[in-house]
Amino acid sequence: MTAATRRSPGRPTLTERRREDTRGEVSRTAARLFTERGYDATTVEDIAAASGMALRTFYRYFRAKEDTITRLFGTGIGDWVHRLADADPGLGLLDALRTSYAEAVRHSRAGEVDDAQLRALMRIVDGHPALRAVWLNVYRDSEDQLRPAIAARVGRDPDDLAVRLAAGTANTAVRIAMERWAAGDGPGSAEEAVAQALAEVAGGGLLGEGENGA
Amino acid sequence: MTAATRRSPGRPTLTERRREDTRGEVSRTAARLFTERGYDATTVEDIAAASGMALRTFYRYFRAKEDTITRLFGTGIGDWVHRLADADPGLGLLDALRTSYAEAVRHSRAGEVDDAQLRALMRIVDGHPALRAVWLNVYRDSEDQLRPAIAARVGRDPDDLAVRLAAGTANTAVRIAMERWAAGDGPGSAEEAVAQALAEVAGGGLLGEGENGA
DNA sequence: CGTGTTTTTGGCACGTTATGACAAATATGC
DNA sequence: GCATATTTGTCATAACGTGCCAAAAACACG
Repeated sequence: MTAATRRSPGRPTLTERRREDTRGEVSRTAARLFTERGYDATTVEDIAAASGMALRTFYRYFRAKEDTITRLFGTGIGDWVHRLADADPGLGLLDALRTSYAEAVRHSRAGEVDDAQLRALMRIVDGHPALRAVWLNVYRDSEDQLRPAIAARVGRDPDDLAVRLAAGTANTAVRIAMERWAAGDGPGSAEEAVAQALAEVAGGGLLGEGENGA
Repeated sequence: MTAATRRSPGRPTLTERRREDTRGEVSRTAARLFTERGYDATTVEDIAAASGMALRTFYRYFRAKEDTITRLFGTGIGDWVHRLADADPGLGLLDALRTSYAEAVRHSRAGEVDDAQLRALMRIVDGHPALRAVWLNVYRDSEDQLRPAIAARVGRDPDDLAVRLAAGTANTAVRIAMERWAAGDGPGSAEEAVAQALAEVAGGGLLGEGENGA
């Protein structure tokens, strides 16, 4: 496949798409095993066997055991950034973040994982350092992905402190909303929880109330 | 030591303090090895040997290899929370956060790690998932520690969404400032970088500018 | 002191994670 | 079909982290 590697530029190869599908399958399998037996009680061999592959092959798809759930936690975030770039330029930054997030979740996460599964998975995160790390890492990555989109929107450099802080704040709000939603028993959807948090941030929050000294 | 265990309540035992000292020593030793040889090239046995203890003993002080640097990253944060609770009640929340952080860093971090070492350590974090996880975890923990202090200050419940978001936002600002400081080559101190970030947040930031739709 | 007790430390074995190297199987080209 | 890449599996291996039990050290008490 030296000369035949020529393909339409920028588009994922067929093998690459199959690879992604496989990753998705293994991810869901791993998540199921984790929620059923617990994280530590599930060995990589278990995941590999349940996925119909050898242990060594598993490690060709995932760097580590905990990486299996990265895509589950991060589903929709990449889409969020993408939609943010295309959002109505007339919107304020926070409104753009809100609407694009709502769109992303509704369209992208649908089909990959449903709310119940995600909640079950998120609930086993606490106490498992490796899983917690994955969760935090997903949102830390999201922060970096948001920066260019925000920068383009406000006409600033992606490295500017203000841009970094805006990305960090919006992103943290989403994370906190998700954590709160996962921990609680409320019937509301994850999307609603995020919308509420972003609205609170839009209102200035507690930090914006103390402009006056006393 | 059944009857002799009686000690002044709430104060750390002598053995507990010695234990903490040992942890500090091992932490600094590990950090030195990590920055010298790299993280992967440093085995736990290396750290144990350099610390004058057996491998098995190391694991009685630290859960995992990467935990050695937790205290280095988190130094001062516990103090931040403590000082926040004692800060002038007349101050606005963000001003209280700023002043208490400045105090904490100046008093608490002095002696444990200097800025140069911290910067060197932080620079090897990227690319090492385990170290990155520690870094993020430290700040995630900080978020939870901040909540009660903030809640007490504003007369709210620590579980309130607004309190969570305030803690998350302030905390994220500190983290971003530290990351930015570590990545750059500027001569400024970490403390200055954090002060700048918190000031930006106090001003509302980019997220506060778009109240109007168009 | 010396002795008995408790805690800390060390050695050992073990299962698991993760990776390099090479062979077998499979897919893809002509 | 056949030749060639690519993927997958097997094996070996190093490091991580923990349970278990014995040696050593710290400690209380007479």
